Amino acid sequence: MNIGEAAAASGLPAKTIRYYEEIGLIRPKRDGNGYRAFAEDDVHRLAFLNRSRGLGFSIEDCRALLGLYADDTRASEDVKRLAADHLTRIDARISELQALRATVAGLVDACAGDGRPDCPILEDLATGPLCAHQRPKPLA
Amino acid sequence: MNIGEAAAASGLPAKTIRYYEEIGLIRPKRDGNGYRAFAEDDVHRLAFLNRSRGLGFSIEDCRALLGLYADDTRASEDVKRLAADHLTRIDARISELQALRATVAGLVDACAGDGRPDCPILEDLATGPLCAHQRPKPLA
DNA sequence: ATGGAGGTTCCCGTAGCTGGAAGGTCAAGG
DNA sequence: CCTTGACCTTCCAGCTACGGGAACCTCCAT
Repeated sequence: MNIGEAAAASGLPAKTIRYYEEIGLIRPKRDGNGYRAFAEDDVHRLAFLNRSRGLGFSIEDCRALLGLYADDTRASEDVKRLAADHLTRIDARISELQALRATVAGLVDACAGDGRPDCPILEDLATGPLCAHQRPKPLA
Repeated sequence: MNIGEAAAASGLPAKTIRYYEEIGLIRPKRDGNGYRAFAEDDVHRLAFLNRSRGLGFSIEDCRALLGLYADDTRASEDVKRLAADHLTRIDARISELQALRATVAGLVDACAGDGRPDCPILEDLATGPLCAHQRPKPLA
């Protein structure tokens, strides 16, 4: 199976598959012509990666998850801890965004949004309180 | 005023200030020795940037906001639209994360988290449904 | 004179890919 | 047999918004 078929079967773009090989998440063999030859097991790992990335796990989390998956002497405790930590980070991020949302929504509500230049949003940005340098992470 | 004082006055790290100059958000003059010389207005713009970034606006949003701020013939409508779009993106992100959270929480709850290898989390990752390649953005 | 606390530029690294260039390979059609 | 087009390959650049650190310069106080 070459990369195009593996992409179709796993749901991942070919570019992503090459990247995953580069960082050592999969090790497909090669045909004589240099083409990658994906075995069923490779495709299975790719689908596993597609799903774990889809749940928001980081690449390093995924690496650990693949390791646990391959180890049949694993303790489910280890898997659960990894997922629970992930959940904690998601919750932290949601809280951060909700706080942001409240502030921005307040400003939007306060602005008339008409043709005149007076704007409480700009006034707040220009004169509001300075907090320590601490950014919300980018949205995308 | 040199960069250290400007940093203290605006709440931004010196590194960030240099970066903002590089991408054209500020244009401080230079002293004879090559040191940046920040005027009150520069510091004001920096504080403005600190606050707008703190509300999660992107750099390009901040550039636009600074432009609107400097233009006293602006319509508050334009400012409001920018902020409202930002709010929309925040809400979209929150929804995305809440959906993620629900799924991950379900898996965490289902896992015994003991010393045995059986784990519904791994089972789901290994055999769950494949969705189109569409990632949640990284958390950080 | 000297030491240290500032300042300067420049380049690399971050996460996780995506896009594109330059080129090799394969199967089908003329 | 040759060509066309769809594949495949590698490599390099770029994305966000900076932070770390090197190598070097400048100022001020002792």
